[in-house]
Amino acid sequence: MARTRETAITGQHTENPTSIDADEPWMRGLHADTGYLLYRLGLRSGQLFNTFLQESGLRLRHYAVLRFLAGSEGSLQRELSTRLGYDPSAIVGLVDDLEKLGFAERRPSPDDRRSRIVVLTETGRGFLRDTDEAGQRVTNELLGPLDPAERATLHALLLRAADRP
Amino acid sequence: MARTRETAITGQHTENPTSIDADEPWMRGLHADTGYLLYRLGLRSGQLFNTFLQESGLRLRHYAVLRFLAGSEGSLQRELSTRLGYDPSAIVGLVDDLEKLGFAERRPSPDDRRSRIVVLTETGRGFLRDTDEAGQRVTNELLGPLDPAERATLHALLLRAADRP
DNA sequence: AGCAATAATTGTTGTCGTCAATAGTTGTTG
DNA sequence: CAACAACTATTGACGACAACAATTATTGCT
Repeated sequence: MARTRETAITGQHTENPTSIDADEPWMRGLHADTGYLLYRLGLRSGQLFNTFLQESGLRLRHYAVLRFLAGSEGSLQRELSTRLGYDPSAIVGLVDDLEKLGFAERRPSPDDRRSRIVVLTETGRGFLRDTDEAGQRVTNELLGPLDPAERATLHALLLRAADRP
Repeated sequence: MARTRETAITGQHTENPTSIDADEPWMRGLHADTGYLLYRLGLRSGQLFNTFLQESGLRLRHYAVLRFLAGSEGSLQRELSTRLGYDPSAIVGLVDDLEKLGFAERRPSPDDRRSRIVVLTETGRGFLRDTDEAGQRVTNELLGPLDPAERATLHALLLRAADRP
């Protein structure tokens, strides 16, 4: 087992005279703080999502766009860029691919001839519906040891943390 | 070359004419299921971590290695690879960098002359201690709207989900 | 002794993010 | 209203990096 206490004392790291306790924040080991935990779990989640998306020819970013489009009916590419945090140039390629697959299409904006409105097609909706089940499989895989109630609270908490500009 | 695999889904996604209900699981919008939520939040967390690590010349993966080393005293590179989910070749460069900064060092294994044991130096421990405070700042930024109690439960849940081989 | 398996490393390749530049369009203002 | 600044989508270029394959050195098996 990690007897880190010993090694911490080996050298003279006496700048901090406070007792070296295993409960010290910087000693809490791998899963120290929540931010880091989120990063690790998010990574795993992304990997799982990716592997199951792979057989559809899409990647995670495509899925993110689709999900966003499902939420708001039609959106400017600029909007996609800012809300999803991807570079505008990245959006171009993503929407290209989605269009090629028939999952989304660009429409001219009535107001502004520079803008294009990206809208989810019926095919795209079908894809989302079909993959939703697989997505839940991934979630199950990810949240193995948690019972339904715990999952619900986790979901709610994550939602609160995520739902803000 | 876009490795657009010929979308194995083409025939699937039955366009079932069931009413499009906003409560349908696949319609719940952007933050549909927990796995996806984790992915998005993990991304944000990673970005924040990265920006504050940037001024130290390290990246997120270095930090992950350091954190792992802090937990187990000395570990084979192979172990780092499997536990952290990074490719063995990636570990090489990461440990190189950490060694160059004096945060870790390779030691020969007494048992096996192929293996090297990577061990955290005292300097590395100091770095972790110093950056821990910044890490908590990131966490605060990330979990803004949650009160301490909620953060605690979230942390516990994430820990349960993360702590398994 | 021979041969598969393993640890670390190097090399290669494709992808992603970022930055600059362009074309078309709108808004502003002198 | 004419000139200029700001904005949208797009393209192109470049560096960083991650995933995969190949190499070298060592160990274990039989």
